[in-house]
Amino acid sequence: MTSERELVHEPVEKEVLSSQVKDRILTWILQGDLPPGSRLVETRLARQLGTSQAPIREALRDLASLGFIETQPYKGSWVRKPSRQELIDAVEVRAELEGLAARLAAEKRSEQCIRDLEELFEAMAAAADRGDPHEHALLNTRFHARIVESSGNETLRRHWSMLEPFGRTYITASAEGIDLHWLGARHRGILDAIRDQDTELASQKARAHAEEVKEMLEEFAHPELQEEQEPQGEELDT
Amino acid sequence: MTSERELVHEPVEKEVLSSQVKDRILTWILQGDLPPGSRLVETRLARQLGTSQAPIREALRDLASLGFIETQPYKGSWVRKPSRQELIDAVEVRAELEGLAARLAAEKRSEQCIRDLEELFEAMAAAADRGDPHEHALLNTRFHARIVESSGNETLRRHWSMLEPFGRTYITASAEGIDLHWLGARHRGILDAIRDQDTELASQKARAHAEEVKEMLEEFAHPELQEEQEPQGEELDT
DNA sequence: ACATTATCGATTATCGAAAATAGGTGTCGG
DNA sequence: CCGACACCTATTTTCGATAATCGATAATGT
Repeated sequence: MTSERELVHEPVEKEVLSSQVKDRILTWILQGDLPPGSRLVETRLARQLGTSQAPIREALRDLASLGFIETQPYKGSWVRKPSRQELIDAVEVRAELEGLAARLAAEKRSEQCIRDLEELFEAMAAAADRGDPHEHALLNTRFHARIVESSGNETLRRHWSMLEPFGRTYITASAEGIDLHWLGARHRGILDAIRDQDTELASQKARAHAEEVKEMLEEFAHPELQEEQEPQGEELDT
Repeated sequence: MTSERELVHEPVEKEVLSSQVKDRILTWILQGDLPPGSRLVETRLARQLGTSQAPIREALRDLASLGFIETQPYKGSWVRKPSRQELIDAVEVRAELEGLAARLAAEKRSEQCIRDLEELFEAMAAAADRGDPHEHALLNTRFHARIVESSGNETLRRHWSMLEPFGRTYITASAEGIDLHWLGARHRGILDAIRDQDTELASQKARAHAEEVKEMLEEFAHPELQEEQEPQGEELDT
């Protein structure tokens, strides 16, 4: 550790090419430049990004295993469009994982963790006060991520983070009509349970929280997610 | 629709090369031909299997995302050797997933599912009677897989099956000293709860079952899993 | 007109070789 | 003896080109 504060920028010259490509495409997907259903043609991406096909293929494989795109042999890759049912399934699984995470976190009860959660909680309240749903959603994610992290279970962390992007991409979008203060209060319960080292309560609160998200989803979910529309839509510049 | 009866056979020739390679390597790993720690050199594998490097790379990427091997840029891939802690972590997560699966299965309560489970249960009892731990372990896996399947939650199935191989590879090996009849009885409880559509009981029994496995693991686990031995060991013929 | 087969364009899957990288080995000066 | 440095080797990563496959459409036979 250096005693000096160290600036962290994205490495100007980054890592392996395929990894750069992956991040690039992922950004496009998350920003909506590549809407669900878009085809990802390897040769064209290679041309656009100035690489050969190989790194593109690797990047696509990675993204597929992360669940962002779907690939079929000899047919290609598309940005995945989770069906409504799939989103619900994912939240259902997430509920369990977050329940486990909260229980483990409560068992451990790290001071640092509680301080962080407290801080995030405050920041969320502030975001709610000034009606900033985007920031609120971001902090919300970090809140849950912090709990998962401090569970100390690496496997849990890996699986949770595989499920997380779905939430961020779709659910927060549909949750704009929600009372942010009410949502914040739910986090309070989880935080308190962890602080009190009440493992069962923590688990239960966390699960209940995720279940509520599921119910919200069943009610609000974007209607267009329900039908299975064909891959379409060109993207970006040629 | 033709009025004629049409025969359906499985596709004669197999899938893409990289997929065949993947299965091949996976078999080697699971059979112990490639013990944990073995290096996987792309060029050599390519030579051995008579392909170019490309399909090998793809296969290795797939296996990495499945958690069987580990890869570092410019350094290569090794068969992963889960630490004891990691195995415990995995079982912990699996416990939750199986709990969820049992609850969902109990909600649905498909007749077919119950018949299948009943059958598997009988087969396990038979295997226990004649003291066949290998067959017993196989059926055990299928029993749990059947529950997960009939939960109807595809996301759950995907994540569970990512965790399953760890159990098969390591836990069953260390569980040879266990009373198979006692183990079988535990499944009875889960099955009955599903049949009675007692969702909470099913969930709880399933979780408890997995927890027991965890405790077994903490007690019996192969000692050599604890230290972090360096990648070593050549494999197979040159 | 119908059903089946041949052909075409687009894209993926695979190949063989070249460039880049990590790790080791030996030399040199101190 | 020890560390810095250039060099060498094994291996990964990337490239450019070729072969295989798909979906659609045109051609063929009945």
